[in-house]
Amino acid sequence: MANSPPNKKPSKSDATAVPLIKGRRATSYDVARLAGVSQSAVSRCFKPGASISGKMRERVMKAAKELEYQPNAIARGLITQRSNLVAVLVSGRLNLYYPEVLFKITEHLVEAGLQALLFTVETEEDAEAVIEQAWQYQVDGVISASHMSHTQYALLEKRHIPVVFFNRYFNDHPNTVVYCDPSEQVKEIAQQLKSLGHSRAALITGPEDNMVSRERARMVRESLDEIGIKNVHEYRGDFSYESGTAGLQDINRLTEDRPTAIICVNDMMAMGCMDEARSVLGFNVPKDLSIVSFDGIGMSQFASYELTTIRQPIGRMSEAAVRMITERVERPDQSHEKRVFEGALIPGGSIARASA
Amino acid sequence: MANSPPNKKPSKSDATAVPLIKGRRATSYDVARLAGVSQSAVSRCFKPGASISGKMRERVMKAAKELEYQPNAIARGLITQRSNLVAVLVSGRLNLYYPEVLFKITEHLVEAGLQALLFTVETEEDAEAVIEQAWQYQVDGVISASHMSHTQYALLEKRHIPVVFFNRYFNDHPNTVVYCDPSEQVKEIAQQLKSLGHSRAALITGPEDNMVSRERARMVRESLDEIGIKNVHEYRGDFSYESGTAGLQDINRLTEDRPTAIICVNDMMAMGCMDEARSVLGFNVPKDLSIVSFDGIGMSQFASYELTTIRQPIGRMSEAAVRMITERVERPDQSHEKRVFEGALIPGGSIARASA
DNA sequence: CGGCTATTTGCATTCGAATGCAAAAGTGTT
DNA sequence: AACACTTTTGCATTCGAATGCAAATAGCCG
Repeated sequence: MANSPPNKKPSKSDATAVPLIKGRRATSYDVARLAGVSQSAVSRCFKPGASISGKMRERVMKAAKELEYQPNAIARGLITQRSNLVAVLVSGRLNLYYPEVLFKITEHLVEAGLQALLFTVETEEDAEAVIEQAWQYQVDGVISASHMSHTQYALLEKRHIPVVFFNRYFNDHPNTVVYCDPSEQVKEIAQQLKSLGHSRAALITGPEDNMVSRERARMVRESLDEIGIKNVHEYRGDFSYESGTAGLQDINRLTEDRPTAIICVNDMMAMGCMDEARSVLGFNVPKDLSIVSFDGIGMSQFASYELTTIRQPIGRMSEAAVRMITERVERPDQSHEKRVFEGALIPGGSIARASA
Repeated sequence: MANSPPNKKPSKSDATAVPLIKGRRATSYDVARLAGVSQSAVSRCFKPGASISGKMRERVMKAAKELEYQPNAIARGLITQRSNLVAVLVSGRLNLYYPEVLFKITEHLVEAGLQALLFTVETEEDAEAVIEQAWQYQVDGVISASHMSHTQYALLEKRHIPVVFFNRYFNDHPNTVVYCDPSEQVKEIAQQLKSLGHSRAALITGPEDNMVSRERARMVRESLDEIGIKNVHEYRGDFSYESGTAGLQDINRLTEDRPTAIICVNDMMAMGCMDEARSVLGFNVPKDLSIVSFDGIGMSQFASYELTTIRQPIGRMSEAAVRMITERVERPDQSHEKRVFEGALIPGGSIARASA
């Protein structure tokens, strides 16, 4: 079947005609030899839009199929200066509380012909190391849903690696960002609390260095202040369930002006809070205590919780992040863009009229 | 500061002396030129254990630092035939219910000097495509925590790509596997149920094509049979919370011999089950209905649930998976190995004496 | 200091695909 | 059939680091 081999000078890989002997995979040269064409022809067959005749394509493809040839993405990356790899930086927290983010991002990257190179970032030093790793792997871009310092971002910029921030950004620096702005919903919730007769509230925040927490806390403070709720007690948590329970314990120690409503900057802490209130302190939520939070993760709507919360449109945000990174990879010099999604208030059932 | 350039014949990359002009990153040649040594010397400096003198190393490293040189992992991969990439295959389910698996695997891979190339696999065709992608990227190995057919596995074997299966394996084929065997704990739970007076039980399984579900269900059936509980009603769920609620509804429709205990093959369904029992049907769990399950995910121990469940040692399993893939990458021809971890019974509070 | 063995260093080639350029083949017109 | 013109093909080089081998240097001993 195979065309007789051309009488060229022996090309570099002519050690054997047997396909896939141990450890040896077919290269474009092997395919070329089998099809009786040049290596460039093979290369062009696998490059969409390249100049190639139908006859040739057919011949090459047949040989390629026979040898189970697939282009070597590593070699391609070397010559084209495009790895088609995107570094995805996540923290343990994000992954634990928002597993779907990572999943969605990966799916959309693949749709866009890119691969997700996953990195976990817990500390500042991690970020440092991760950026070096990503640089070594010639990633075409970075989607960062974890901590990153100014210095580190500056390093990436200097190296011309486009970065898309997921739910975090720098105010004093142009950058490409997708995030969720829940300010309207926060105001709405504040109004609801007011009309339900609440006049004292507490706030459970996340880590101080976390921007999402800081921003949400700021909005809550402002909105509560606007409706006349002052002296909001604050407890600093760490986004975890346990810190929610601890937060409630802390709030419960207040001897006077006990809050009738608690706002948690994420659902996980709200769940801890709610469980602690019900199981340990014997409160009835929402009758004795209203709880509201942020995120709208799946389990916040489980029957045990049914949190009143502000959801982030994670699916759309993930898609946007991928779209933005591909755009920046294609056109690195275009100006930065912020894509801001509104939150969505999920009514839930964790708030009620303030108790006397 | 820099040593004067050597009077060699111009090497390939001598276009400019300016480091990092737009889009241009320093290569080993640039470093070599700046340090006044050969490219091979630079290469050797970055290869641990290579033959290099201290003086030379110092000189090269200084130049490398000045140019912010980091070896190009893509180019290295091409010549060494080692990409240091490991494909990690996960399904949406796993990621949603076990986010820490992915996280831990990634962390351990990085410790081992490898990078995680993340792939999401939902369907059989996904797996097909993913395997081709992984092959194109020359991954050194695959950790599969998602579905994979015999054919697909055979393909990977033929291509000499080592595979480690996470919580799934083929009986009729040698393969490298890490999984959790909860059979002892299942027996223990069966005994407990018996001594608590339960004589009728129901089982909520996962999808039929899922091995974890099949195995767990099989163990449950056997153990229940052993203690004399027959005619176990079964409902086929899909691991989700919703299918847990649906499962309970189904079981509740039974008109006679209503079960007093329900075994769910994962925590998520057990939570759905429990919520449905309490919130919708008004049952008291565990007094009116005992519920046990598998996995031992973090939220199964939240105060609202406190499931009696069989935990998998995810941390150790993830570490083992990584260790095994690195071993197989180093020595592809060594024989296969199964690493089986015991489950751990978490007492919880979701079982009690059978109601009358 | 000569001679002899270790250790370093450099040279040249290699990995596999992409691509600019020139040569070759095909198409159409008169 | 000759010409111009387009399309297809092949040649040769390139990307950046690793490495076998030979040359150069260092270290050691008498």
